[in-house]
Amino acid sequence: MQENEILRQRTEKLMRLREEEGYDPFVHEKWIKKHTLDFVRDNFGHLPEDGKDDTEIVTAGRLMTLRRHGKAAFANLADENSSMQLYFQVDTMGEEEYAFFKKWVDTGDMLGIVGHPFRTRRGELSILVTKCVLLAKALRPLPEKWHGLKDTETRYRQRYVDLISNPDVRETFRKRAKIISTFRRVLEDHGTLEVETPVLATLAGGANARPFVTFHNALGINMYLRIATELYLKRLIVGMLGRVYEIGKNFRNEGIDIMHNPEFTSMEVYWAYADYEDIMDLTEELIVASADAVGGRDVVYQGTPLNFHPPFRRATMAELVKECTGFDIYEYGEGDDARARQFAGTRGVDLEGNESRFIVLTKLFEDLVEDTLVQPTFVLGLPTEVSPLAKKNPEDPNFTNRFELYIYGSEVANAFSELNDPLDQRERFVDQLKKKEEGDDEAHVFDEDYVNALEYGLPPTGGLGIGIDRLTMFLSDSRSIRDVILFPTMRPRN
RNA sequence: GGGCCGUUAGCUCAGUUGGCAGAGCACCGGACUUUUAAUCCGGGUGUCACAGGUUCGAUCCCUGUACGGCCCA
Repeated sequence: MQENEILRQRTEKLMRLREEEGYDPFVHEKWIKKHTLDFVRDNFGHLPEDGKDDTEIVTAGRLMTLRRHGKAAFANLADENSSMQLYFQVDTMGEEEYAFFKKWVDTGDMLGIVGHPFRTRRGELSILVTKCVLLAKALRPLPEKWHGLKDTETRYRQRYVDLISNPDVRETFRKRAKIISTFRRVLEDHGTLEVETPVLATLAGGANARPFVTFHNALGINMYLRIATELYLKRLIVGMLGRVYEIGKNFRNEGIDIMHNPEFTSMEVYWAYADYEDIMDLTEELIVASADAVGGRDVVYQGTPLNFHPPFRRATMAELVKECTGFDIYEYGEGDDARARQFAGTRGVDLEGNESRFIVLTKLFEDLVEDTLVQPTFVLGLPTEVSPLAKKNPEDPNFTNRFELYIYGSEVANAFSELNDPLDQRERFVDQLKKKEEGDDEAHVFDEDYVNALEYGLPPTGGLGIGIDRLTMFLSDSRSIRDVILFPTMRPRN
């Protein structure tokens, strides 16, 4: 590796520090940080200009900037949540302590600081340093203090530098954590049990997606990373756990773009004895509570106001497609598939030529309606043909009691009254097999053991999956899914 | 998978109609006891992403590759 000049200088400086002073910054194991910078700000914000308090502050953080003035120096210390000016002065610190600071401390270093709160003549709340302990030395320089680190590739590959340099990024990930903890709180308030199901499994079901394949050496078999938690969670409802949820990673072997990362986090929840309407209320509750937790129900996403005040709009896919395109699925009966495809052709929708009218409806929705659903909208009544795990609507078995929630044109949640008829489920799986044979490599796998579970009796159950990453995007005004995933998937260098 | 754009110092970015590689910040040496994008004096620290080609000469033009970004499928 090509060493740059600054790294070389700093490494030499560390060596000299060890030799000349007998001081190794890396021997420290702990520092009793009694006060955060926020604590100082909250408790001594009242100090008048040039005013000082005798309270001894013991804090720590990273030295972000340094302005040396000979026998004094100003600096900025940053900790997890805040940053504050430090004032180093030879009179306060003593010759020896000040000389050490002056000679050995650089920006980027981790410091333990002892001092007193005071406000400068220019009015900035600061810490007058009495003691400065070098807790860890930085050998690499910080990114530029004014512009920060902007290069997206470096930001994603070296997220630690991004987090140091761009405090907003730390805030985004705090929001993400708050959303997840809000989910846990709401679900547990509703008596829902958190469970863990296999990530590594012999079948990847519960969604229409291609899985990652891996190999288990001892068993000598191919295994798959899960694409959804659905089928395991419903087995647990059969097993009488009543209400269960899981928050965890799913893996889908697909491309990477602004809305997709191969590894993403979902929350799936299943409630025995509930239907999809109950689940719609729960979805609204989860999302509104999350919005409340991170900044409120009036959200601005990429300049567009988003309204998270309930109730969210509820409309069927058939209604929305009719409204947007003029295609009325109810005017197309058995045997009208070709006529439906013809209609889609007039709207510029690309088709293979063998689609049913329900697939046509779905494609029209995806191509022409989705993008228009900017405000949170529940899209109800997806066709049975594209819903192999959802219960049919008894009044119109071509459609299911299912909904998806769209925000800013993206699917954020997917839910339904769970199909619990084992005979129907078997038929749906057979239908998916047929699709697979016809070349659909995202068709759902046949999971015999899942049917076996249903044969023991799954109570009427409502289930939901929410994409945590996407929800976090919308609630943190993040443009790309990679901005809400700490270490997004990247192609390795070299 | 297709199209477009990008890759120059640690960071943010200029630049060369093809002729010794630039700025600010950071960094190094010096001055400075209330600064805050501190200031002043001195110093450029670089495989111009990589590999070929064209050319007297390529960071620049051409081809390919890698990585990234955006748009489309």
